[in-house]
Amino acid sequence: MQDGAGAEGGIQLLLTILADAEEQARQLGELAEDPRSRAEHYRGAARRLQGTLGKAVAVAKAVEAAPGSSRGTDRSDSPRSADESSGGTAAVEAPEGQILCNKRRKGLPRWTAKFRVPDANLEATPDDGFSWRKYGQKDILGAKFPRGYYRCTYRAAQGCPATKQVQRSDTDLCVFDVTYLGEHTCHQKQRHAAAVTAHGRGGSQSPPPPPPSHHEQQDPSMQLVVMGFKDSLKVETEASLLHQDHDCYDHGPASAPAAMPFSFPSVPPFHHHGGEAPDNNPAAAAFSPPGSSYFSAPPHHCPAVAGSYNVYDYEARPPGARMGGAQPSELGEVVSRATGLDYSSLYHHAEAEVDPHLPFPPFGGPSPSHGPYQ
DNA sequence: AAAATTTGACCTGC
DNA sequence: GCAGGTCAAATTTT
Repeated sequence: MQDGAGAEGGIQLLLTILADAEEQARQLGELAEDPRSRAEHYRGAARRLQGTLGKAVAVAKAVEAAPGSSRGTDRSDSPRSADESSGGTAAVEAPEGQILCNKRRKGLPRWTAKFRVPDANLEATPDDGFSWRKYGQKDILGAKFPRGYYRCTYRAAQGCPATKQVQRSDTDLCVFDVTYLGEHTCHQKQRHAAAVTAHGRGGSQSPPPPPPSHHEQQDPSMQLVVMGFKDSLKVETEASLLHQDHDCYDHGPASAPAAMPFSFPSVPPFHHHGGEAPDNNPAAAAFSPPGSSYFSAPPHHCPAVAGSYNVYDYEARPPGARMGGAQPSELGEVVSRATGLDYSSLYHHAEAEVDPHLPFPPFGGPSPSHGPYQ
């Protein structure tokens, strides 16, 4: 898993960035056709595109320089992958027909978020704005509650590899640990779905793909959203401190789908810099920091845990887990240096063996290469 | 009827 | 061998 993982991940990262660039180029084109667009719009779009291309170049160089970048040693890591055409871990067909082995779950970017729900009594499930489909549940040793396994609803249709694991905390029924694995490559429109799905069933928070004509997107609150990204690691602490005695105000009866106090990201923590507008960034849209106007209410009924009502932190690697090799972080640093974006921190949050693929929001451009999984 | 969930079995990594 | 993760048939819900 080590060999070439960095390079391979870098290539995937590169592909993602290029897809990103493609989307931005498209936007630029649209701007050009829109008589109302102004010079600054062009400039902004162009700068974004330039930045994205810069990233691509940086990543390409890093991959080029990476030891073992010869790839090809596709780990046929599991015998099962043969029959896994039906599973999400199946190999993915690259455009040229080459097989990008998906390394099972392990190679996927991984990050966690903690969050609280308003009412511990309900089978509340967080809505992060993406549609998930439950595919399994498992009792976990030492945990009181089973862990739920979810995958992107659009996996079959669009080959989206994103999955998440949801586990209710033993100590506080209001708290869930959500581990995200892989990133959305699907086109689903993720909005700030600040709602908890409180009904156990119908469950997996499937926000109706909202018409794009909604208020959100580029109003001031979006800035807050972006800030949420930047400070993602700090948020928990700050929230804890700032809201130490913040009592959860009543949001309403348990019957009401208790609104989530926040939405947490379904893409890896991604640090935007000032220049990157969050437009077209569903991830950003789903990532509302405390205090954002997106919050409908803090939770109640929850005996304090850390005193904060919205805890969404990105778990760094557990102690003992070293970053697999230096490659991912190096890559991150390279990219950071080259682009001003702080990718390195992303890598620090990611799984050890992460192939550092995709710190980016699922822009319009999932590589069409993903074959249907099921 | 289609889509989503449940659940036991199976597979993999440690 | 055990625990965690995934599959897929059966079941339930929409």
